[in-house]
Amino acid sequence: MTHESVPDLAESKDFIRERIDKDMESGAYGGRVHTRFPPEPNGYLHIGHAKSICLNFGVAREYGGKCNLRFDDTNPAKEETEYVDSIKRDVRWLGFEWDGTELYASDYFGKLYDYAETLIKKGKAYVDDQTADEIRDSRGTLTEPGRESPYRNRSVDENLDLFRRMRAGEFPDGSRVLRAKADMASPNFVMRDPVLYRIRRAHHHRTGNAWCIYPMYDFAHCLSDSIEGITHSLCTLEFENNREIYNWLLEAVDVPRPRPQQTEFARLNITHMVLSKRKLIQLVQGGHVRGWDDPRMPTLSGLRRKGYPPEALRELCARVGMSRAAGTVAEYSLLEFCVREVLNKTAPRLMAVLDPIKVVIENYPEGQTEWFDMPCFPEEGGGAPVNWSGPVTRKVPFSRELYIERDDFKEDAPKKFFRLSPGREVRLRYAYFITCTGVVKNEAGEIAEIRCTYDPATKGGDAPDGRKVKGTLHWVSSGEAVPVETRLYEHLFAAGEVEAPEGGNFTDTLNPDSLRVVTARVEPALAEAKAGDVVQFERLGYFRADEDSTPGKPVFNRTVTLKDAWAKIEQKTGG
RNA sequence: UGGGGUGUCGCCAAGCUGGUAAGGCAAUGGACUCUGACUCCAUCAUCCGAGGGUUCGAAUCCUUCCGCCCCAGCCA
Repeated sequence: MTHESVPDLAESKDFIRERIDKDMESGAYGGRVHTRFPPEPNGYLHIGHAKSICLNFGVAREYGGKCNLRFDDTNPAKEETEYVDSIKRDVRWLGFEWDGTELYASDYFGKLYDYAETLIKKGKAYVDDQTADEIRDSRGTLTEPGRESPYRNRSVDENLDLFRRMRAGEFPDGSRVLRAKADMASPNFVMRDPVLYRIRRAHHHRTGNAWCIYPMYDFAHCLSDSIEGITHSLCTLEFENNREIYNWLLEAVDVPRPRPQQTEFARLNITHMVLSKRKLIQLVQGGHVRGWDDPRMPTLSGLRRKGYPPEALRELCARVGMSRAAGTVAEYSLLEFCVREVLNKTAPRLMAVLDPIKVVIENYPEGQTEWFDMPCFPEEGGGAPVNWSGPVTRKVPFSRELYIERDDFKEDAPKKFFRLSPGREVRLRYAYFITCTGVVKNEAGEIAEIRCTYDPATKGGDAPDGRKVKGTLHWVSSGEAVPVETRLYEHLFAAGEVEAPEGGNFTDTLNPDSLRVVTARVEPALAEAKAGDVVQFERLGYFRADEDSTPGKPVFNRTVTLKDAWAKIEQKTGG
C-alpha cells in the first residue's frame, strides 16, 4: 500500500493516457514520454491551469518521462517577468518540478528564424505587403474561400531578401508579414496562409530590443515542441483547428522524426467561478477584489491564500477527469469536498466564536479560572497526522463568563434543535454540562446574556451517571478570549453560471456579501497562529491565518465551512 | 451557412472489438458521535440528444435529424 497524495481514482485510463500507452507499445517514441506546460507569461495562473499542470506533469511522472516548463513568450507587448516568477512559484506550490531549468520560446528565436528561412527557400512561405485589413478582407468567409495575396508568388530570392530586411529593421511595424503558403481555399481558416512573423518594435522581457520581428504562436509552438523533443503536446480544445497547421509546419520544414503530436482536452470550468483572463482583470482593476491573490479569486495565489491546499486541487483534477466534452462545468461543491477531505486529515481543532453571545454560569465561582488540557486532534480521528510537528494539546481557560455562538441558542426552540435553550442541558466541549435557566434582556428586548448552571460532576465533558446530552457546543472564556479579525468568504458570484445581464456587465452580478469581516473571539492558543497556519474552528469550518497577520494578532480567512446538517433541517422546516 | 469537435443520472465521468448502464460529487433515509463534522450503511439512469434501420440482442454498427462548443487576431 503506497501513500500517494492523490488516490488513483481512475478505474480506466483517460483517452490521453490510452494514447500514450499505445505509443509506448508501438515504440513510436522509443519508450519516451516528454510533455510540457507552456503558459504565456501574461497573467496569473488560475485553477483552470491546474488541470493542464496536473496532466502534463502527472503524465510525465507516471510514465517515467519528463515535463518542461516553457514560457510561450512570443508576444512581447503582453509579457512580463513578474508573471514568470508567479507562474514558477504556483507550479511548485502545486507540487510539481519541471525538468531542468525553465525554458522560453524566446530561447529559440534564432532557430525559429532559421526555420523561417528554410520555409522560404522551399517556397512555402512568402512576405506579404498587404495591410492587416487587406489580409483580413481576403481571408474569405465561412462559406467562401479566401483570395490569394498579390504578393503570394514572389520569388524565393525576393522573399528571402525582404524577410532579412524585415529582421534588419528596414520596415515599419505592421508593414509586412511572413505568411505560410498553405491553402487559401481550405475550409479551415487556420490554413488560409497564416501569418508566421510580424514586425513589432516592443521591448521583450528577455531579449530586450534584439528583435523587431516575432514569430506567431502557430509557428513557434510546434517547432519549440520539436526542438525540445516533446512527444505529446497536450493543449485545450480551442486549439483543435490549429492542429492541422502544427503538423503542416513540422512537415514543411521537415523536422526529424519522431515528431511531437498535439492532443486536445476540455478545459476545466467550475460553477460560480469566472476563469477568463479578461474578466479577472476587470475584477482586479475595477476594485471588486483586493488583488490577484484575493482569497475570492480563482487564481492559484488566491486559492492558496484562502487556505486551499495543493493536494485538494490535485485531487479535484483527478476526480474531474479528462474528456473532450466542451463546456462541461464541475460543481463548486466537488472542489469544496476535496478541500475538506484534505483538511479534515491535517488541520488541528481549536475553538473560536464568530458571533458571540454571553453566557453566565450562575453557580460557578466568580473570579475563578481553570485551565483544561484539550487535544488538538480528536482520538476518533486518528490523532495528529504523522508529519505533524506542532503541539497536540493546548490549554484552554474556563470561567464564569463565556461566549457561545449566537446560533447555538434559541429561546423558543423546535424539537429538533439540539442546542441550548431554556431548561435544556448541553455540553460545552471538553468542559462541563450546562443547563439554561433563563435569559437577561436589555431595554430593546434583545437577549443580553444567557444564564446557566453547570454540573461540576461533568468536568471534562462526561456525566458519571451516564446521562447524555444531544448537543455539544464550542465556547471561549470571555476574559481570556482574543478578538481577531476574521474574513468570511462566499462565492464572488452567487449564480452558478456567471453571465452578464441584459445590457449590463458581468460585474453587475457580483455577490455583495462575498466578503464579510467579523471580529471573532478565539481561545488564547489561536492568537499565536502565524501566517499560513490552517486550523479548524470546531463546528464552524477551516480557517487559514492570512499574510496580514502580525505576531499575536492573526487575521483569519475562512477556507471553507463544515457541512451543516442543521442548516438543512432548519431550511426545510422553515426556520 | 463551410470546416473541426461534442452530446450517458442534478454535476463530472466510465463504457470504444455489439450481450443487456462503473465510479465520484450532490441529494435522500438511517447508524454512530464530546464537532448536527468525520466515518459507516442504504436509496438514487428499464435508460444512454431524437427518429429510423441492421441484429436473437445496440449507449456501443448504419442512417437522418436536433442541440451545444471552436475557427474569419499581424493574441495565445
